[in-house]
Amino acid sequence: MAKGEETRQRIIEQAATYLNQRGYFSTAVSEIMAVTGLQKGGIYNHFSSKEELALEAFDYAIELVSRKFAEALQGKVSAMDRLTAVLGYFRGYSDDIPIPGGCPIMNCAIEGDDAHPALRDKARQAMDRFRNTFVRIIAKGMAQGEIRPDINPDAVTTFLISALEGSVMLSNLYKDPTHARRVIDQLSQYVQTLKA
Amino acid sequence: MAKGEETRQRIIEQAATYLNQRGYFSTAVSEIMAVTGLQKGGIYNHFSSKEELALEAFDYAIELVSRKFAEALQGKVSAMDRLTAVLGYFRGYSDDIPIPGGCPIMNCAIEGDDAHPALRDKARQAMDRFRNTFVRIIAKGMAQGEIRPDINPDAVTTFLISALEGSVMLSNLYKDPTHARRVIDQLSQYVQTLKA
DNA sequence: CTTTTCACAAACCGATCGGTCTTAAATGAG
DNA sequence: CTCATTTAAGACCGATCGGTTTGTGAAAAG
Repeated sequence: MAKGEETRQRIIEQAATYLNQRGYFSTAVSEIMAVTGLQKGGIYNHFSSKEELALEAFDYAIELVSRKFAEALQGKVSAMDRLTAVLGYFRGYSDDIPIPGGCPIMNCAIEGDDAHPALRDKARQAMDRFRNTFVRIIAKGMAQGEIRPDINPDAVTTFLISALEGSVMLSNLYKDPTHARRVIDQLSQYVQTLKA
Repeated sequence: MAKGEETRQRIIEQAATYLNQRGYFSTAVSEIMAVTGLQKGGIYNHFSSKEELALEAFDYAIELVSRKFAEALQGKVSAMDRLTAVLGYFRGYSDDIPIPGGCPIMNCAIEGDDAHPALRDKARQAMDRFRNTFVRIIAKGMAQGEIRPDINPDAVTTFLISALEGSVMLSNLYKDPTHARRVIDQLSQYVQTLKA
């Protein structure tokens, strides 16, 4: 019972890294065969379709990112500490990448948009969870008088995530983490203005 | 001589709209046939390969965006007026879209990254031009004492573009321009802080 | 050790891929 | 109106696509 499950998991992990760089839908099964070292039979023994594998690989990619994200937040209690930790996570992004190929959510949002509804829905759900983490931190900070009461947590979250996602895209496009660092520096100042 | 060139241009225009939504490389020739109403012979009479068509379609998409961008800047002289006009352009983005499917540069940056070097290079070049527009506005504003002398035009540009691109991605993902509007509101405030 | 189950390779399938080529119709110059 | 040129249809090509089936060696259960 163990062997099969192990192989299945290995396929997901190896495919996730590859698909996040080359496209979740636009990658051919033959490429996944090369990456995993398995033949078709070996892959289709564990997955009923390429789509199933792709979607599970996306879930795994999100899990990797979420895990590192949670690590960064660990032990940080106050809202300002938590927001600072989030920015710190992105600042270290270039050295300690959870998965190569940029943000899986953004990749799927772009690839899935208007073409692969299942992928777009998954991207939306993942983004919802990502957003909620931010909104909760900010709302809690407001409730405890730590953050200015005149701001809208949703609007601030949208702003932060937009800038962060955009900076990941630029860093990947230019293969240069400078862009990300600049954005994070600006956002650090911005976050300070949220203090009560 | 006219007829052929006309058809060729029509193919580019129709393909550009389609490819920007469905992917520049991952779209099949058969889909372009359906969109244009032409058979293979009709298409390959004007382009030597799918790649050539895709890259020209990207150029056309960029041209559409640039044109609207230039329109928004027309008549605006001072740096603050020009920056405000840029944000105004993005604010109206949801009503008056130059091309459906989001920002062509971002789409190509994501799709081309690690998979299609030619596409990634084109995305980089287009982004360079886009960035330069911003940098020039800011640098000129600094030279004329209109903008604070202690800022870095490159860093500010990176920040503005990151936030704007991220907001376009979010608006497309959620099919809801609210996200873009929120980001632009925040950026409007930010731009005010750049005043000398 | 025997038997049964499982994992995987490899051959195979029809469909579709990007691209070519032939041919007939539309076009435009003289 | 004629005739050379251009345009585009559509049959055709080998390669590759996602997926299935079959056979076999290895693992696990008794």
